Amino acid sequence: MVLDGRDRVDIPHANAPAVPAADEGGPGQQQPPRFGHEALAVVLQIREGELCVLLWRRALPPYEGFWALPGGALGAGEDLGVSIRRQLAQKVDVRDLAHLEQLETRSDPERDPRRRTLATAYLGLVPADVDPIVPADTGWHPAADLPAMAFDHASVVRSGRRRLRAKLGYTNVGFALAPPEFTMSQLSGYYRSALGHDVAATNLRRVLLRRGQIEETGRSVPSGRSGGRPAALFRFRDRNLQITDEFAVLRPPNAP
Amino acid sequence: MVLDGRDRVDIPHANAPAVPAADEGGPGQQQPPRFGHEALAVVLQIREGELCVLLWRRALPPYEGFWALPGGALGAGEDLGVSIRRQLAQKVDVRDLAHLEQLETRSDPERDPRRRTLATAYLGLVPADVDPIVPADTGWHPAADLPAMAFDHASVVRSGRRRLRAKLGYTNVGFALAPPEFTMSQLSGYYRSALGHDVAATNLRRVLLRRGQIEETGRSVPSGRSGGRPAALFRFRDRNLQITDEFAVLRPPNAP
DNA sequence: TCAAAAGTGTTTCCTATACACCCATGA
DNA sequence: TCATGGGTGTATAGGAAACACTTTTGA
Repeated sequence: MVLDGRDRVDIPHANAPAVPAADEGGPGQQQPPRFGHEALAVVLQIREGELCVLLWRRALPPYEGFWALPGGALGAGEDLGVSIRRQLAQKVDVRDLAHLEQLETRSDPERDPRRRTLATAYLGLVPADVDPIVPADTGWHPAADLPAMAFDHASVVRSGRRRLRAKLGYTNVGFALAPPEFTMSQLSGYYRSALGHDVAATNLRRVLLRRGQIEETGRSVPSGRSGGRPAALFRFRDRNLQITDEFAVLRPPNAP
Repeated sequence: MVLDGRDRVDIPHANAPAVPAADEGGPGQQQPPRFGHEALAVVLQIREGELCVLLWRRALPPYEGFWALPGGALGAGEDLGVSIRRQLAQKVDVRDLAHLEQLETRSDPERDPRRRTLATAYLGLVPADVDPIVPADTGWHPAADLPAMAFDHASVVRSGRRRLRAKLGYTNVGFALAPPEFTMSQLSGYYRSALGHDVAATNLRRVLLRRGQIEETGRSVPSGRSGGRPAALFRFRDRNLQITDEFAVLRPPNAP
């Protein structure tokens, strides 16, 4: 069916937008508007069996006393990834971030009451075995039970949690939550904390082994005071993000 | 294990970044830098059995004669979603866009040789039954075989294709590729074009019915010249994005 | 020898693909 | 009645969850 164009916006030269574009260079033209831009990070870590997010407490208005995501203004010569790494180095040692990926960009004109600022959020993950030194105004909060948050940061944290939960299902992101070596019951604890529901260690082991995500180190951990069989130590085979379950459905037909 | 902070960046008041932040409001402070920002769209449609992307040909340098994604500068009072819809209204009637979602933000300082410009890309989908009127310098190109592209736009198109392919597997995005009513062989053709591999109509039908994505309209289409049984017409039950296969793996245990 | 924790074997379930076969229509 | 394409029935495969059972340790 081909529409006839009735009721259609039909501008003869459509590449000349109402607001002057950054596209048509030439003398005497109007410059496009410029905006403040900041990088934010949802830094997640599992601490004492709970998924936590790194926040700092604002000392000045607006949102004085509210909690905010770490981050800040994009610098002149840097891209967003470099910027958020630089800024996190001031709160979490960069080397502690096992994974970092872009989440989304927020652009509501009213999101910052002072001046128009766009924010690009990143998701960062810190393995459970490190405890980065953070400034006095900064701390870890349960991601499921956020304090009063500044700006639109509460919803950005929810985006980050959703992204992590989804990716645990079809990638090897687990490597960024777990220490370099771990027992299966530890790992199932991390999964439980991140997913918010029970994960049976026995099944998790088989799923991740089958997918080739983890392997045995050959070593094991002595059993605790209360006895029990010593647990084998595992590691992730690759500590970079890999999609391990690409064709969960709608996979291509078998070659004949 | 708790790290001791050796070799660690440890700045006393970490919330005062090297580049002045947009956060600490106060008199006499330095303003954070501002940047050009544009919204771009990867608008995809299946045309004659091929996944195509809407591009326009640049008439001026830089990249004169190269093909670019539609879009342009973010306006002062609008957010990115409003902006890209406004700009697309000049190329594709907004009502023809059955789905629009944010893809990613590109921020390489060198991505535009003229001036620093960030770009937030969107993925837009046009159902196969409409043929929007587009300006003379604008046209549809096979997404798998792109012409010479300006800026970083070729890689943005690849992002859009990847996103669409992935979402066809666990959401009902198909509604945005298909017309309001369709036969199963038509629909499997759209899936084949978007995924790049064969999709058996008979299985697609059962999968999408089980997931509750599609339903029979009750009507059917008369068979063509060459005979054959008339095909039943289906429709998507919901023309908004729904995740229909959330717990493909690692789903929560059954309630006891 | 018993409790505790880890690990294995096995069953069941569910989903999706493959494929043979049946159905409805036009010429 | 036959070719053509749509639709159904059914077999098969694979992954994952559930659960009983075995193994290995400390006390």
